[in-house]
Amino acid sequence: MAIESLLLRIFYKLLEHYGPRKWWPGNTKFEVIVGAILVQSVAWENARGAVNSLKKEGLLSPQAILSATHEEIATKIISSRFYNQKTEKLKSFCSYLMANYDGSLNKMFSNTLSDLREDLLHIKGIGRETADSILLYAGNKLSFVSDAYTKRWIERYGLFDGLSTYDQIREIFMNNLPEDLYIYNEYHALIVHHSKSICKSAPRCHLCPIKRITEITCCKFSENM
DNA sequence: GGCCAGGACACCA
DNA sequence: TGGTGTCATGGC
Repeated sequence: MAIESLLLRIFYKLLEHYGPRKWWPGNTKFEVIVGAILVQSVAWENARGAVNSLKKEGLLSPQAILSATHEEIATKIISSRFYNQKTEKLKSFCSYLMANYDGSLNKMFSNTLSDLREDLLHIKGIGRETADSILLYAGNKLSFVSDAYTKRWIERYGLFDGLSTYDQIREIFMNNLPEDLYIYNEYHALIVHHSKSICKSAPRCHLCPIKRITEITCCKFSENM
């Protein structure tokens, strides 16, 4: 089966089973970006509390974050863990935004995908996953988010041999998926959700709704489909 | 008390 | 280049 149709069939199978994941929660682009930084290495529930705390204190703007002291920010985002590091990450991004785009996210996102991604990766505290999450979920740009879940996921199902780095995995998705924001948006969310829900209970077992497509062995789940 | 959750980075071999 | 330690909360 061609990679394009395989990836697409898996996507629709996951979507049919789990439904839309509705990522990424946030009322504004800036809120989405703050969430992307605060969610690093924690569950979304932890990050959401921190985002709401910043919002409640009127600190959910680049100007407010830069004006506030380290302690003022850190104490609001304790629930997101690693609050000292994340405070510096928030300030780093806001400094970049103010210095290069006068604080305007619309100006920032008018940049090309490749240029902006390169810039974001130079900001301290913004790695590949966070940069791609910002580009996709806040900027509505076609940048596929490939993370540790995605890597384990394709290894578990033996979908593609020889892919090991973040960018290799990202490119295989980007080169073989339709240029569709909805698909990019939901695919990553569905992979994460699928990995956490089904495979978590049986990490070595191919329990999944995609067995009939990939013809992989051992799938109690698919027996009930 | 232990484990895990939508990472990034510095350091070292 | 890859492995490891650091960061250091909250819910179950």
